[in-house]
Amino acid sequence: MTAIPRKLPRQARSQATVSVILDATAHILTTHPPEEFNTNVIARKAGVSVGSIYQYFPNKEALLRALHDRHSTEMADAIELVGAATGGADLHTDLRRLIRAAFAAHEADPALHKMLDQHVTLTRADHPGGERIHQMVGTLLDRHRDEITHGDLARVTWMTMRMTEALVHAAVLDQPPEFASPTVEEDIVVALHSFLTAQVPG
Amino acid sequence: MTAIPRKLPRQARSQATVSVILDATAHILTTHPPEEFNTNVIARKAGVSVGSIYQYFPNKEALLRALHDRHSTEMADAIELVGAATGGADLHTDLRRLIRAAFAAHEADPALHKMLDQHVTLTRADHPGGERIHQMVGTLLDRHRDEITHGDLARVTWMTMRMTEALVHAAVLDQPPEFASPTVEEDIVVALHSFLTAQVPG
Amino acid sequence: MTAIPRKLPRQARSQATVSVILDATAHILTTHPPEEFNTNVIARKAGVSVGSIYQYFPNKEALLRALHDRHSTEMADAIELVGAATGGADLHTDLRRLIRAAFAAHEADPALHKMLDQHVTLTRADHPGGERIHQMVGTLLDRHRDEITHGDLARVTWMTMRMTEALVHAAVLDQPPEFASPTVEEDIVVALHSFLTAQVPG
Amino acid sequence: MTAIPRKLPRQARSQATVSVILDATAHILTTHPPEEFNTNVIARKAGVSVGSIYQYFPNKEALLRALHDRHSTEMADAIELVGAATGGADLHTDLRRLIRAAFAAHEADPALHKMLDQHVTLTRADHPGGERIHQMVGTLLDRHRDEITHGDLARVTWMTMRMTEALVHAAVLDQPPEFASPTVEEDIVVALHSFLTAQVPG
DNA sequence: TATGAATGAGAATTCATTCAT
DNA sequence: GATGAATGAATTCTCATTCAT
Repeated sequence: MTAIPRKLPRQARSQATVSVILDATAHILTTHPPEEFNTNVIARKAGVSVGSIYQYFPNKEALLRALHDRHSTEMADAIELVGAATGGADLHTDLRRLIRAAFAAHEADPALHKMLDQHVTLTRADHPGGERIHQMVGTLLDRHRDEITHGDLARVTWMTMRMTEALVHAAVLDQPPEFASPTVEEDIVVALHSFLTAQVPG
Repeated sequence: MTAIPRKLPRQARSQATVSVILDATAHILTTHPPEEFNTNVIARKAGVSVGSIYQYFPNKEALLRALHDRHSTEMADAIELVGAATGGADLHTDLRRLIRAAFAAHEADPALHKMLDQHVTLTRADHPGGERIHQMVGTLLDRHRDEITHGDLARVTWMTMRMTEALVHAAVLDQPPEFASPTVEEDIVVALHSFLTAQVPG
Repeated sequence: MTAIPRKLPRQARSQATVSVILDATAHILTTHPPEEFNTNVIARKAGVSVGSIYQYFPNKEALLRALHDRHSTEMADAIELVGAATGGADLHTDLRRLIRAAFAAHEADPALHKMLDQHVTLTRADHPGGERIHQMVGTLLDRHRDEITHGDLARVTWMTMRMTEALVHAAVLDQPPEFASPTVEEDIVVALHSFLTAQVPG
Repeated sequence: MTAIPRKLPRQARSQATVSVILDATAHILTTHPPEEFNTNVIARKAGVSVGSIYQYFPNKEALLRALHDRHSTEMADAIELVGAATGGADLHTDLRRLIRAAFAAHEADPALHKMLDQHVTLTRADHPGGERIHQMVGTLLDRHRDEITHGDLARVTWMTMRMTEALVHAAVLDQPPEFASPTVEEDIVVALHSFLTAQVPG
């Protein structure tokens, strides 16, 4: 009777606890003043003891890093889901999909995104989602390499990422009056498209 | 005839102390690990007592905000100095000046800029430099309004600001291998120019 | 049959800590110069860490208030124990019991009583003992209402409380040479008795 | 020309400064929260520099003591003014005058009286007013020594002082509902009178 | 004398982390 | 594994007092 391996349930329970802890961390981080962002408050919110946090995370920073990883993975998933990587269309359409995907990813939990940006300083290679997104954008642009004016594709990819991130991020999070409009997405698409296909003057 | 103007000793001394404190704050913020960013360390570095910090700043956050204000003012000054606002040239030249100015402003103290970005969250209206820069960019674009495709100048100004900030910031601070090149500035100028003068496809 | 009742270890431990902290607070308050009345000294004396104080008391003032509550409860207990409330005797005897009880209560820890008086300002309704004592005195006087000249029993109760407190307090704490005598208690009893049964002159 | 002694004006000015400082001290003490009772706030309120406070008072405690002295002198003056010491009347009238005087003295600045009570721990010999008042009460009672039952006049004087202080103090400062009545003064007079002339039972 | 900037010891309070149960 | 009481180093901030001007 003891032949049934009890491993999975145990791990499943661990995973549930980890998840509950990360949920609480995200919640406190986004809805409470910064001085309440501490392990005791997180534990209380999660319904576990402080000790349990340290069972799964060596320290507070690891907790934040884990949350960041989870979030960036979710963002990459969201982008994939919208089909930004599937291709087959013309450049403008592909860019439209990309921007749509970027908005979708940011809209999932904008406040959390903002806080993680502030608290975690990582290069893209440090977290799973970052690298995946970079790959996807690279692939997308590569499919249209002949339309793209600039010769250095790596640099163009990087600039595209930065512009996309900056504009979408700002549109979703800063909510300036100038941007409260349904055409924002298209404006950003145009910006990227014209940049990619620019005829350098003179 | 003892014409040496004896500057008000009171204000001069106070100002010197404030200045020394802000310098020390910037120094600790940029060259020390975050756990050393505390008022005692700042005071020691500044060569004053902790009490003096609290004579001029109600709390630690105010210190950071004051530093942010000083820095953003210096950035606006740097941009003005480069002559981004003087105009008289064609759009491409004006944009080149603007980007040159943005690089100059970021290069003055890139590390400080990065840390302040991370620690102080303010809208542009909340700090002196932010509004001034926004005005300058708005004026610059307004001079070329007939060349600019997009009808909404306010939104274009805002997008230009965000793109400039994102790209220059990234180029100076993240230093990715793709960007370690002398042509970065020109690439950004082209990106902006083509965006501003884009012929929206059908 | 291991009948030893294992008291809830959680509450028992907490209660012990709280108790130890209050004991130390009382000790420092009464035997050390006022500048040593601070949380670090209290913690050291209590044999716990400062953190433990703040686990149970939100701030220093709360610590003082808790001590006041404990002390006033002990005083009310002492008065009850002496049987001031049991009654059955004539007014003079009842008053004698009351004064005896008041002396007993003050003599338990006169120095602490003095310091708490000085540091905590509370109305009788704000602390547990105050209200109980007031009730007991009221009940005592009510039993002899026909002997008491003054019509307003509430006011008489209040005056009795104030006079008792003032005279006993002074006799125990100020220790003036005029009072270093075994007849003090009886003098106070007479004072109260004659006041209560005064024949107001024309 | 320099023969005219400049001493008086100088001293007069000093006295004025001292007075202004004590006024400010009293004001802060009575109308501000305790954490604002500090020398810097007092100096600002007084319109002088902190340095000036230390010109006239060696430390903060001396400031408080000086205020206490001034206040107790004013109280003694008030009592004298009401004529409690003039005598010539019967015991009841004299007591009525005394209580009237005590009320007048307390009503001058009840809040200050309360705070000084809490902050300054002195015996009556330590401050000018205390001794004077004790003398006056002693003299008053001595005039009626043949009516007073208790043999030990020193003790009776002391008890009278304590009872008066406690009851008047409470009536003026604690303002309990039981005491909000115009007959309080007379009630206290009766209490004292009956105590002084008590026929000790059996 | 008066000023008020500067001092700095010291106090209250926090919170990441540990560990006995 | 889970708990949560206990820890204590570290941090922010205060304020009586000094002293150069």
